[in-house]
Amino acid sequence: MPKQTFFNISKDKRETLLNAAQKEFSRVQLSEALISNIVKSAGISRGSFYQYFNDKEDLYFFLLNKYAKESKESFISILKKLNGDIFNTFIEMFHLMLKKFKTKEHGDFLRNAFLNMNHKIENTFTNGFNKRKFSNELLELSDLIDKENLNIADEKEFRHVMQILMVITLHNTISNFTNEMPIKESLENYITEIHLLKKGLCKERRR
Amino acid sequence: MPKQTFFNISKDKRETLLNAAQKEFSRVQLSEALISNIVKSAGISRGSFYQYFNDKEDLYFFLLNKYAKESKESFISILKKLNGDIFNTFIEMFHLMLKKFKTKEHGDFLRNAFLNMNHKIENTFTNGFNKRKFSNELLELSDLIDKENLNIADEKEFRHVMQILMVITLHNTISNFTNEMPIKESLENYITEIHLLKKGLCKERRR
DNA sequence: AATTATATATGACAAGGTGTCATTTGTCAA
DNA sequence: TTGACAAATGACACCTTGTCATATATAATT
Repeated sequence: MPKQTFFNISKDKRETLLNAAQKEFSRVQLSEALISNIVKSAGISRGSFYQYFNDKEDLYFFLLNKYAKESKESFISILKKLNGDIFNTFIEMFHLMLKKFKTKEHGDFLRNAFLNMNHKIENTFTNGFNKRKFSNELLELSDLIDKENLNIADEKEFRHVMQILMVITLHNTISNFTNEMPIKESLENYITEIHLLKKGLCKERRR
Repeated sequence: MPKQTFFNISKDKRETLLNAAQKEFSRVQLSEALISNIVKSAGISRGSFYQYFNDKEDLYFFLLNKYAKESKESFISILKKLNGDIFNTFIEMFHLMLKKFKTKEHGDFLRNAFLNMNHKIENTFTNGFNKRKFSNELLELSDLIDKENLNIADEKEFRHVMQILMVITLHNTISNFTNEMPIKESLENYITEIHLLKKGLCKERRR
């Protein structure tokens, strides 16, 4: 987390700095980003940077968290709109993300994040989903989800279902970048996979 | 790919260098690894390094490819042993990998690779699986797999099934690290997910 | 208002990494 | 022996990082 100093400075200055960071992290991925570029672009001294943050990553994950938070809010709002239909919620969310990636303001930043998705970045987005126990976030979601049609025996299986959907969704998002597919094709592929997940990969219901 | 020069030097020298690289990439992940450490540890001059490789990544992916190749061979051999049962093959493979991660010689290297898995590293391992068309590798596998019990309508769905299994498997592997779970627990979680995938996430068979 | 205490800003600096290149050393064939 | 080519070297210029002593601004106190 940024240091207290960062939250003490004026909102203007803070936003200038965040914009500079966003610009740098849109240029290249985290590991290639240069503090010196951010500092230059924000018009602050090198020393100041270290008065606000511990390091590059400190700043990066602060920014990324804002994106993640927005995403989670979108997700919940879609889920409500679709009356708890988790599958279609994921599909609509997937579509929404692909469209967001095309925008000029966020596209490159997210692109770099997803192209270099690792467990830490993933966790920022899926925070709480893949933990062993129920997190608050998952708990909040859980109540909104219609479990009638879910083929689950207990709560543990429910968590795994959510995790599976999450992972497959993330992976399809990344594929959209790496294969440079048009949105339509990505969406088709994704829906195919969701369909497969729903109906099961195995022919026999009981074996 | 390494330059021709690298393949011209003596096998001894080559192996010394690869060992030095392995050591450094076991210490930290790719982006934090230092050429200067590799060079020092291998006892060659800085200039020589650049006579063999274009950069750090050139060397890294050469090494990683060797691991990936071994994995693929293991996979095929297990698949044959299990008469094309793809689900149990994945489970046995998963188990095998977890055990390999515990070994002293490969553990740290693989750990760093998986903890920082991105699409490029992933692609080294799953190479050919997630492409739009049938790759040679997938084609070779395809013949070995018993499709009788697979709930697939066509070849396209088959590719997606393979991709789903791959992605879920990778993710569970990474979880094993990040959550520092004992092998037994990881395996249980994984099997739960495979089971869910097989039977389908949705209750109704036809909707 | 003057003084003191505290918070913030600065940029020079040492340490250390990178990739290059002119030069040296080694090898092999004529 | 000589010449041609391949491989090895390490000094070098350039760059980034994180720190720290110092300077400046802001708030608090008398």
